[in-house]
Parts: sequence; structure tokens; C-alpha cells
Amino acid sequence: MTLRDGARKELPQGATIRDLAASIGERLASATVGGRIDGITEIRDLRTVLRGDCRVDIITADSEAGLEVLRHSASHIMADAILALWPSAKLAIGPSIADGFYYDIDLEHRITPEDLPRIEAEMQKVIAADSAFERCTVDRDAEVLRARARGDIYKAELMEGLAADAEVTFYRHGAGRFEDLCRGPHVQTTGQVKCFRVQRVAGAYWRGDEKNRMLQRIYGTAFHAKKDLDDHLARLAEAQRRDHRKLGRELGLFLMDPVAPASPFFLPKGTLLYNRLQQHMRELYREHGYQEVITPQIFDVSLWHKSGHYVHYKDNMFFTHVDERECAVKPMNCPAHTYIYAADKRSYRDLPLRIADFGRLHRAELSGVTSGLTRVRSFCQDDGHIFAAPEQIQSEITALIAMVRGVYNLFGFNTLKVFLSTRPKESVGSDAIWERAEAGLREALNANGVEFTVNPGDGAFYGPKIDFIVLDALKREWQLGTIQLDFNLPEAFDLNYDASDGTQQRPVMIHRAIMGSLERFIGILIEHTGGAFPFWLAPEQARVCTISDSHEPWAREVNAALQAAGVRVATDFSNAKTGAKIRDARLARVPFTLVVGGRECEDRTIAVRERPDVDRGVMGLPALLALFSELERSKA
RNA sequence: GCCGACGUAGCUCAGCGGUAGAGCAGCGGUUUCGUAAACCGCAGGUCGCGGGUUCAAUUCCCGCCGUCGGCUCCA
Repeated sequence: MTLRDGARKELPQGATIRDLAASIGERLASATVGGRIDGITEIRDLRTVLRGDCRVDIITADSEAGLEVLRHSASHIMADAILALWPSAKLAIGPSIADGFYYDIDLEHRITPEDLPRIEAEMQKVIAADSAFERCTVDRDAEVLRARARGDIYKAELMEGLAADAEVTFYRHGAGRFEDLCRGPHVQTTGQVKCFRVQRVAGAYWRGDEKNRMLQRIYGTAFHAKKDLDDHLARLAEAQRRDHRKLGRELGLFLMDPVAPASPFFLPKGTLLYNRLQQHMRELYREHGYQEVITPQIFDVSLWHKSGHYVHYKDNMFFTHVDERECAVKPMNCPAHTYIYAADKRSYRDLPLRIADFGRLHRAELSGVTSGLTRVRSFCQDDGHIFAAPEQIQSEITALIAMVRGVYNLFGFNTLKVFLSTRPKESVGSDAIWERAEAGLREALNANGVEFTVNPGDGAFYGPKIDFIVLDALKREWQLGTIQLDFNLPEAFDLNYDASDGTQQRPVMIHRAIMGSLERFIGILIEHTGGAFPFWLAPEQARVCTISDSHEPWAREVNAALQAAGVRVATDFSNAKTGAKIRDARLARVPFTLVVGGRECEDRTIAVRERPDVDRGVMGLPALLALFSELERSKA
């Protein structure tokens, strides 16, 4: 065998992964949970017999890869505990997931939050017993019959769904002989699961299909070390503190009300932020050759029939009547932009024609999926459509990728993941058109050296797309921008241009958004920054605070000068003590607190305090104005 | 849409079969103060909406609306 570090070991016939570990050391052997053979990502059980010369990565319980094994074992232990508490529970599936594990169960009793500590206590018993996880291969047909006899319909269904030649294995542990259909692997004994937490319960359809029965999904998480668990729980708590719904209210940015479900009201401060973001995009549009347009809100349904939305997007649209005509509120701007394109006879000299639109869009999202600003029914995108000649696709997408990177870097979203989504089941257009479009995007990504993952079947109904996903300050993923290549709408709306050789040609349409929806982007930005926006974005950039009433005249002068310079400044001339004013300004996440007391009045200066807790010292008005204008310019 | 939890003052929350309470915010007053909360007082509620049970419902039951956690990351 060859080990990860290149070392070689000779072992007798029939040796297992565990034997290999034991040949290195007993401590390693007891910590081993399995191994990866010949670089295959799936982790194999430690009892796997090694055949011939192979490369083995030994996976120990305390390794990164071992974490998913640990969590999977924790889910078995949790299932064991649940059966101990409610013997009639029927088990479905219990995998390890990104941040923990879950188990789906079918049970009459509704698990409540109060039950979670009981489940944890029961799990502790199983763990204290420190019993071995045993693996056995079973006869599938016999086990399906046995499962059916027990009423274990989910396990029976799972086994029936396995490949005909697949080896069917069970894992057992504990005095109660808990057993579960499982591919494995597992840690060696239940005692190896030390740090875990049962977190919450939620509904989940069997196999994710709403036509199936709703099961109860119990979520938990497990880690190797207490510190890791604590860190994870601390991160969750921090995410709660930064929740944009909470901060949005506290900072007076927006409000939500049942009179308009899933539709935010932006308050004056939120609107300043909103408009500042739009202004930034407009600056970029000027640089990148876009022309902004304003298009209607409500269209006759004939438009949506023509575009394909009526057939493929109807469930997400709001309908209304104008006189006797059936109309729909736009969920996207693209069909409207085809009219702007078609308003003139177009020549190849007009291309690429880049159209931008901050139009308000409405989508009838299911009530259960809406959330704060991140999933709303009324929003606007930094939307744009590029009408281009086919040979311009590469250069347009190259420019877009640069633009996307520039915008994300500005906000500190420095890690970017890219997905290429291909043709979905619901779609319009011929196979040939889709192949061309998918190849076009793929080539553009490759030409730009962008690494990407393919997301089969996740494209828009009119074309394939590139999606951009960023990681925020808490390492959470958010999908923001998208670039979609569309040969179908130009066809549907019979768009064309005169080419240089005098022939009529069909342009291609590139749909693109960088921030995505402004609403969603603001929500993400609130959580990313914890409400402490950079100076150029902050709704209130500075606050002038007096120490006592006698300082008001100079404070007013400072305020007026800043206001005249375009700084978003507010005053606090209340009779509160200085400490209280500082505290208020801090809680409001105001970037600069400008304190004016007796000394400052005398010298015509300002004591400048920058969030968080940076004393910028005392300076005169000209120096302060220069500082602010530099921050505004650099967007630092 | 489906499953579960929740909905009490502007906000955060307590209470609970006998028609409501705190802190913060607000308002009035006192204080004029140097970098994370001065003090006193006042006001503020159809207890989400509708129905039912009851002598009596914010409290128990049902329906609706809304919010929150989830609804393949597949043995």
C-alpha cells in the first residue's frame, strides 16, 4: 500500500484499512474511522479489505474529512435516542450536512423544542455506553421484507432503490442493538462523539417532494472539540446579532407590514443607502457604455405569451385587468427591452447595445419562502440587457466578469464562486440553440481563466447562466450576480440587425445583474457589515455633538459647512451627557462622531472620533472636509 | 403552498380564565455635563383579526392573516 505521504507498507492478503493503520501505530488505529482508496472522495469503512497495490488516505476521527463521519455517527446516535423515547418512530434518512446532521423521522408525536434536551440526554447515555459501531452485509430481499413487516416503509423504499448489484450494509451499536441501513462509515465507538448539540426541528417532505408525506426533521451538529462547537455556536449567535431584519428596524432602514406581505418600506435612511448603491451602478454604467431606460410596469398578457413567461413563469406573476384586457405586472425587464431594441432599425454599428433598467419588479413568491429583504415580492435589480452580435459574446462577457469582480471587491466580497447552470426541464428553444449558448458561456469562462462548477438543469427557461456566489464576513454563501445568454427572446421577438455584408442577422441577448436585487443586496450588506456601512454608503456619515448648550453656535457652523459640502450629517444638541451622545452615535453605527466643547469653540476646531473607537484627534474644518471628500472619492 | 413555533405599548419582553406590567424609546421638567446610559414625572395597549366555549377570554378551542425555522446537502 502507498500512504498519503508516499510511504509504502507491505501487508498480508485480506488486510483492512484498520490493519494498515495498526501497522503504523495502535493510537492511529483506534482513531481511524475509514479511508479513501485511490483518491476516490467517498470514505470507505475501516473494515474495507484492501486489494492489491493501492493508495490509501487514512481518515482519523479528528480530521476535517472525519468530521462528516463523526456527524453521521451522531445522527445514528440521535435516531437511537429518538427510538428510545418514541419507539413508534419510523426512520427515513439521516445524513451529515454542511454544518451538522439531521434525521428525518415519521412520528405521531410532534417534537417540540422542549423535547430537544430530552433527546440530548438520551444521546448522552448512548455515548456513555461507548459501544462499538458494527457493520454487517445483509441480504437485500430479506431485509426489505423485514422492514415492510415492521412498517419501516422508508427504509424498505431506500433499499429497493439501490442498484441491483449493490452491497447492502447495516450498522449496529449499543445495548439496544440499534441498527440502521447505512453505507457508512462510522466512528469506531459511540464514545467518540463528544461534542454535539441537537438544534431544532422542522418539517421536510420525504425525498423533498411536496407530494410526499411531511416528516419531522431534527437538526443537530457535532464537532471534534468543544472549542469548535463553541466557535460554531458563537458564529450562529453573531449571525443572529447581525440579522438584517433586526438591524433594519434598529437602524431605521426599512420596515415590513402585513398590508404588503414580503414587500419592504424603505425609510429615509434605507432610501439613502438604496439610492447610493444605485448611484454607484450608474457611475459604472457610464464607464461601461450602458444607457439607462425606464419601462412600463404592467403589460398586456400577449407580451408574456410571446416571451414564454406566460407558459414558464406564470406561477410567479401577478395578474390584473386594465379595462377588458388581461394584464400582468412585470417580473422581469427583458421583454420590455426587446421593444427598445426594436424601436429603431438596428445596424451592426449599434452593437453591442447595452440597456440598463432599475425598474420595479414583482414576483409572486410562495408565502413560505419569503424572508426579510433577501426574498421579497417587490424589488428592483441592477438589471441590464446587452444586445450583441454573436462574435461579440466573448468580449462582452469578459468585460462583465471584470465589472462583477470590481463591484464585489468594493464591498469586501473577495471570495467568489462561479456556477454554470444548464438547460432546465421547463425551457424554450431548440437543442441546437441551447448547445450554442452553453458552449458560449463555457468558452468565455475558460478564456478568462475562471474556475467554475456546472449546475445541471438550473438555468433560466430562456437560456443558460453564470451565477456568482460570494462569501460574507461570517463565511456564508450568497448568490448575487448572474450573466445569462439568450438566443430565444431575440427569436421570439424577431430582433435583427443589418450586418456589414448587408445581410440581416439575429442579435444575441445577454441578461445581466451584478448586485442582483438591490433589496437582497442591502440585506446581505447589512449582515456582512453588521450595519456599520463604509463612509460612502452610510445614511448618516457624521454626527455633531455638543457638550453643553453654549457650544451650539459653533456646532451649527460645523453642521452647515458639512451639509454644504454634501456630507450626510446630523446633530445631537440634546441635554444628554457626552457619554450618552457617544453611545447613541455608536449604536446608530455613525462613522464619525464630531464632538464640540469649550476648547473646540475657542479654537474653531472639532474633536473627531471614528467608529469603532478611533480617536482622530482635533482638527479644523478644512482638514475635516478634506478627510471626508477623500473617503467619499476612494469609497474606502 | 406544506410542517412546526410564534404574534401583548414604537422596540425587547413578562403575565394569564376575573377586562394588563417592566426596561428602553417618546413627551414635560430639573441638570449644562469632555467620549458606551444623569435624575424626577407623564403619557402610551380593541393583548394580530374573526368566530366559539364560559357568568366572565389577552388567557381555552376553531378559522384567517402575518412573522420565524425548515421543506434531498439524499442509505
